[in-house]
Amino acid sequence: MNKSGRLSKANRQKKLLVLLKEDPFMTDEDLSKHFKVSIQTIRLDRLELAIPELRQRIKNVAEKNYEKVRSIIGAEIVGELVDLNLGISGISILETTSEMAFSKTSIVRGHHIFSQAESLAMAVIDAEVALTGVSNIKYLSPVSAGDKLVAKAEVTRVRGNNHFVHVKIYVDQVQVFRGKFILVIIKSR
Amino acid sequence: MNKSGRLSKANRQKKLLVLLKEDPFMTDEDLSKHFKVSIQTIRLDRLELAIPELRQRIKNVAEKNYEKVRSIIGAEIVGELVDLNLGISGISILETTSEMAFSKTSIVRGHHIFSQAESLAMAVIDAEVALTGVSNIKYLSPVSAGDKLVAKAEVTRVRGNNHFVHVKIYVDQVQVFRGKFILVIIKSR
DNA sequence: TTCAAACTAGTACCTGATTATAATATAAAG
DNA sequence: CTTTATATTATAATCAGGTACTAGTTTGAA
Repeated sequence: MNKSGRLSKANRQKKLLVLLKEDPFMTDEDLSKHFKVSIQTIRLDRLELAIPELRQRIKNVAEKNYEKVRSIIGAEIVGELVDLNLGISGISILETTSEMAFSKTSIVRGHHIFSQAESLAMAVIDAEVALTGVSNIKYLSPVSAGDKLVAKAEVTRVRGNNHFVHVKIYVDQVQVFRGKFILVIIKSR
Repeated sequence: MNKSGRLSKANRQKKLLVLLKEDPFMTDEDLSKHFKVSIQTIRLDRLELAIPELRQRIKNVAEKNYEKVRSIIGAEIVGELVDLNLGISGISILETTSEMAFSKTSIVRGHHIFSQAESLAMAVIDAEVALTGVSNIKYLSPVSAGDKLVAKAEVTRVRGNNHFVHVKIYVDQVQVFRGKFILVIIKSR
C-alpha cells in the first residue's frame, strides 16, 4: 500500500476479481470509489483482466442461472442421459459441483445422488409418468465435489403396474450407491 | 387481425406479456420486428403494461435466480426449519411449486420430497457433518404442486456413530411419505 | 535526476433505453 | 363524406454505463 492509502496495481486487481465474484452488480463508478482510483483505472484493470462490463456481467448471471434453475429444479432427469433401452436399462452421468456439497467437507449431499438415481429409474420405465412407490437405498461411500457420477439402472422385475428397478452409481468404476426402486405406472404411453 | 396482418392492440399486448415471460431477453427493437409495429408502439405497450426495460428485466432475472440457485442447490436444508430439538426431533416445511412437478400431471417429483426428509434428518443430528448410510423409504400417496409438505423427524435410536432417524411427511395431516435414515457421524461438534 | 509504469483526463461514439411533442393513419359515428 | 377518437409512427433531446482512443500527469525505483 502506498502513502495515500491505495493498493498496488496487482493487489487491487486481485481484490477486484474477488469483489466482482461476490457482487457482480457493481458499476465502474462504484468500483472506482471503492478503490479510490479513477474510473479509467478501473476500466484498464477490467481490460487487463478481461472482465466484461456491468451489463454483460448481469446478463451472464441471468443467463447462467436462467438455464440452471430450469435444468436443475425443473429437470425431468437429473444428470445427463447417455444410454437408454426403454423398459430394460439406462445410464446417466452427473458432474457434481461444490454447490452440491457441504462447504466444510466437500462431500456431496446425499439427495443429489438419490435424485440422479430416482430420475434415471423413472426414465427407463416406458410410461408417461411413473411414481416411486418404495425404495431401499444405500450410500456405500462418500462422494466428493467434482466427482463424475455414472448411474446404471436395470429393470429387474415387472409385476403388473409395478416395476422393480435397480440403480448402481459409480465414481471411477467404484460403486458409491445402490438403490432398489419400485415404480408404479400411472398411465401407459 | 387487420388487413395488414397485424394484431389488435389488446391482442398484441397479451402476446407481448407471454413472449417476455418466455424470453425476457428481447429488446424493444426485437419486439417491434416481431409484431411488425414501430419501436414507439412497443414502448407505449410496455408503459401501459408496466413492463420494465430490457436491462431491468435482465437484472431482475439475474437477482432472482442468483438467490434461488444459492438457496435451492446449495441449501443446507431443503424446506424451512420451523422446530428443532437437537438430537431428538425436528420439523420442516416445504412449499412445493409447479417447477418441482411433472408438467403433465402436476405430481411432485419424488426426489424433492426425499431431499426434504434427508436434509431434515441430518439437521436433527447434533454433528458437524452426518452422512446418510442406509434408508428405507416409502411414498404413500402422490403430492401435487402447491401442497405444503410438513416433515417431522424423530431420532429413534443411537448406536455409537449410527443414528436412526424416522421422518414422516404430511400434507394437511395426511401422511404422504415415511423414511428411515441411518446417519453416520463423521465428526462431532 | 530521469524514465517507465501507473494513473488520470477528455473526447467521440455506442446501445437500449427515457421523455416529450408532433404528425399521421385508421375505424367508427354522425 | 367529414369529424372525432384511438392507435400508431416520427423526431429530437437526454440518460446510464459503458468502449476506444489520445494525451497528459504522478510516482517510485534505478
